[in-house]
This record gives sequence, C-alpha cells and structure tokens, in this order.
Amino acid sequence: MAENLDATDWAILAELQRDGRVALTELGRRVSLSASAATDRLRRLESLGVITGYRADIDLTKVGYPVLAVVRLKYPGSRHEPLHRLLERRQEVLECLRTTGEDCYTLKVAAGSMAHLERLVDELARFGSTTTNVVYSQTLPYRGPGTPPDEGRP
Amino acid sequence: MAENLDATDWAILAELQRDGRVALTELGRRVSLSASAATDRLRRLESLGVITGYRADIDLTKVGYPVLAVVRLKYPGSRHEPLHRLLERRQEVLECLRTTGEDCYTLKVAAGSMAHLERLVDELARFGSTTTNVVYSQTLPYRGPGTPPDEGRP
DNA sequence: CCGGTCGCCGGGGATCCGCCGGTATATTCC
DNA sequence: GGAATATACCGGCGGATCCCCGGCGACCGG
Repeated sequence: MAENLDATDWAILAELQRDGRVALTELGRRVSLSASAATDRLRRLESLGVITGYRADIDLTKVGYPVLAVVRLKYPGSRHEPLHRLLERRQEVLECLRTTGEDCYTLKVAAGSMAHLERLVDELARFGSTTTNVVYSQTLPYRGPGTPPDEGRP
Repeated sequence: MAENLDATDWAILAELQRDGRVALTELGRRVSLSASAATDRLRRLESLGVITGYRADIDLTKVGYPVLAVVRLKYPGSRHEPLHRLLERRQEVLECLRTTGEDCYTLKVAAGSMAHLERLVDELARFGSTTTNVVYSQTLPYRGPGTPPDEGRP
C-alpha cells in the first residue's frame, strides 16, 4: 500500500498541493528535474492512484455560503442508503466522515444563512439526533502531509 | 460579499472543482464559450478571490497515512498561539476548525498507524481535554456547492 | 561481457496560452 | 435622438508549453 515514494516524488506532491495548476515545465524546474522526467513521475503518481484528482479551492463566503458548521449525527438504524442519498443530493454537505463513537457521522456543511443551516439540520435530524457547532474560523486551509510518516519518531 | 456570479460562472466553478487542471481551451468548450472568454471569466474569479487556489487530491492511504481521525479539543485557556504553532508544525493536522460549543477546536488528522495517532493525541492533550474518533470511511470526496444558495427554498 | 531495465534528457511537431484588436449589445450622458 | 462608454464575446497571432519518441548512462543478473 505504501507506494514507495522517494524524496522527489514528495517534492512533486508538495508542489502540486501548493499549486495544482503549475505547468509541467515549471514543475520540473521546481523539483530540479527536466520537464519530461517530472512529467513521467507525475503520470506515474496519477496512474498509481496516489494523486486522485485536481480541484479549485473556492472561497465559500464569496459565493454566498458564509456559514460553515460541523454537524455530528447519531444514526441508530442500520439502513444507511436513504441518508447517503440525501447527502449526495445536498451539495451543502462538503464532507462526510463515518467514525467510531456515539456519533456515527461527522459532517461539514455550508449554508447561506442561519435559517438555511437550520433547515439543513432539521432535514438531517430526521435520521437521528444531531449535534451542531458553527465554525468561527478555519485556521488551516486544507493540506496534506509533505513527507512520509517516519514512524520511528512520528 | 456575494460577488454576483451568473450561471456561466457557476459552470466554470463546477468544472474546476471536478477537474482543476483542465486546459483553458477545453474549459471554454465545456461551458460553451470561446477559450478567451472562458479565460477572462476565470481570471476575474481568481482576482476577485472567489478561486483561492488549486491543489492536487492525494490518497492518504497510498502515501503511508492510512489512519484518519477527528479530534475535538476543549481548550480552557485564552492564549491560542502555542496551539496554533503546534498545528502549523504538525503536517498530520489536515484541517482545523474553531467552533462554538464545548469543544473549541475540531481537527482532522492523518496518521501512519494507531501508535502514531496516539502520539499526536497525546501531544494535543497537553492543551486540553480531547475527544478522538477514528474515521471508518470518507463517504464524499471534498466538494463544494455548484449553485447559489437559493435562500427562497434552501 | 552483455542484454535488459530503469530513470532521465532532449528534440520536434502539435497544441495551448496570453495578448491584442474588433464586433455587437446595452447603458449613460449630453 | 445620437454619440460615447462599458461590457462581454470572438478570432488571430507569436511564443510558450505539452506530448511522444529516440537515445544515453547507470545498474543489475546471467
């Protein structure tokens, strides 16, 4: 499962997490490689499934979703399909983590207003009891690790 | 704050969330616009700050971080700088949301193993009491809304 | 030694990007 | 009304970039 990445691969991954649209020529320059060598490595990372895609980061406030919240859902039943269908239909649900513990799901949702958030939570509450926390601020932008775990001294 | 985006802008945003590395020519084709018109709109969205950046999505399991967890931290003090410094230094912390409620912070962390996660939680517990839930699965890949809030019928 | 593999480099044609001018429609101002 | 301005789009051109291919050197294993 560990795909045996060397330091150059990690440098490429780091660069692409910082600037996912960088030109291949420039990418090679940044990791001290020719453009074609960097491209070979990038294509390999893509075909191995290490890189699963590229996406633009959007300022949710500027597109009309200024309210961010974490909703935890305690779902007593075992039939999860109806919930999953709702989550897929509702684009306001940004992330859905199924976890251990009392609260089976931890969701990150965006809303246009408190009234909007209230409606979303009501809809989710049809499936179980919810706990909602509004987000003041998101300290870190989403990012990923830049080096292997180094389990000897993690 | 709402930057007055029309349907074409939303189509561009949707396309870039699906494939952030699409060529401008192809982007124009996908939203039924010439390449230069699509480029103009994209640059406008970037300069308005609607698009804040581009990044590659990485399969954390394949790069040696198979364990994902949500850690909530109840932080009694008011001096947050030491905590923030730790969060910045620790690349295992993927996301940091400061929220309402008892648990001031909700963190999403990645680890190479349970032992690694244990160490991370121990480190965080120096700042307050923590609640940790391991993630079974991440149902939705990260995504954003594809249309304006439509608060009339949200 | 020698054939095979691997990673990297460089070239050349096709494609794309960035910039410019031009057009059509709507708005504003005199 | 009529003209000037603004906005959004298109198309084209030079230069940069991408994609594909062949070649080079290092590193095995026989």
